[in-house]
Amino acid sequence: MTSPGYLEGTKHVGTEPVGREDAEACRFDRDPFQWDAREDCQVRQILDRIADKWSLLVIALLDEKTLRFGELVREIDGISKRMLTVTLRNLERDGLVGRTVYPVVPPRVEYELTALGRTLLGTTQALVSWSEEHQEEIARARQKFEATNTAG
Amino acid sequence: MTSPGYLEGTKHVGTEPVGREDAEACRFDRDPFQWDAREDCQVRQILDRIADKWSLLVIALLDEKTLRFGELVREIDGISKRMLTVTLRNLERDGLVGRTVYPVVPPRVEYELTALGRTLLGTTQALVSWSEEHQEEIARARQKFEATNTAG
DNA sequence: CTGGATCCCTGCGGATACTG
DNA sequence: CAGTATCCGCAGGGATCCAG
Repeated sequence: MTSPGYLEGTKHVGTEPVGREDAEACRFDRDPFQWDAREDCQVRQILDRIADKWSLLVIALLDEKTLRFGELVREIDGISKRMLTVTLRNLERDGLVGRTVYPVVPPRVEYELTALGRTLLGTTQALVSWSEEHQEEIARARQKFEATNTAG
Repeated sequence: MTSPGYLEGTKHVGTEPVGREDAEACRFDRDPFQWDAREDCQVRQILDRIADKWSLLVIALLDEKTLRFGELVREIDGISKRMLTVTLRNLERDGLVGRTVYPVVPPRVEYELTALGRTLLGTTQALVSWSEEHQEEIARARQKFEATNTAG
């Protein structure tokens, strides 16, 4: 066993070599809405990936900036080395980030967004913008909800 | 204890009555990038919510359509009643969906997007669109990655 | 410095049985 | 129909030690 458990087989059910499952195993069989129902499962898988708690942050930090592993750890700060490794691997695997290893004495590895990753950037920022714009509104809604619940 | 464990206290760490934690307890202390660093934590919490595996689907299904609980269960199909309840509660709590109870003999409860929820719709669809447009590209990247890994 | 390997706790989320 | 209460498996993810 040369591969770590968390990088192969153990986790990420929807991440396994799905190849191009022909959407037949897909559980979404409802009538087509605005998106094609079959596409939806794929979407969820991709979405699960990019929204897996760290990916978006990594992508955001990598915006037009090449960063080293250690820099990312320090920038994100809340992340552990393990999760950064896993996240980076997933993003690399999906072709969203590129990994460059410099064969120097103290290992130097740099990560950067690929063209594909850069296209995602705009979308994620839209999501971020929305969150920023509406966070107060949401906070108020929560308090209201809590109040209603507590008072009840 | 009148509240079920999964609706209060047991789960959703970032969901607890955060109120408006003044971003001081926030672990993002890095220099401001394109987003204000302090905002980022809030963003992550909101993002964790709307991307929690089911929320996006629910929001999408609720697009300009009022649906009943059972309808949602059947539409999403992969979801359990428990998770739909939890998801719906969270969305309601955040003011993204509205809940209407009709006091009739067979209980009838309808869910609909609020104005706030509707604003999110566009953003989520952008994400979905991106996923749709690039899913093949990603699939190819994965295969390539796998091949490189396997062949190595 | 850049990870890989392990241990282990926690919470997400599914299944099921029970109510009003 | 619309939840509610519980039990429980499993993946997510942190801490730590180890290696090149």
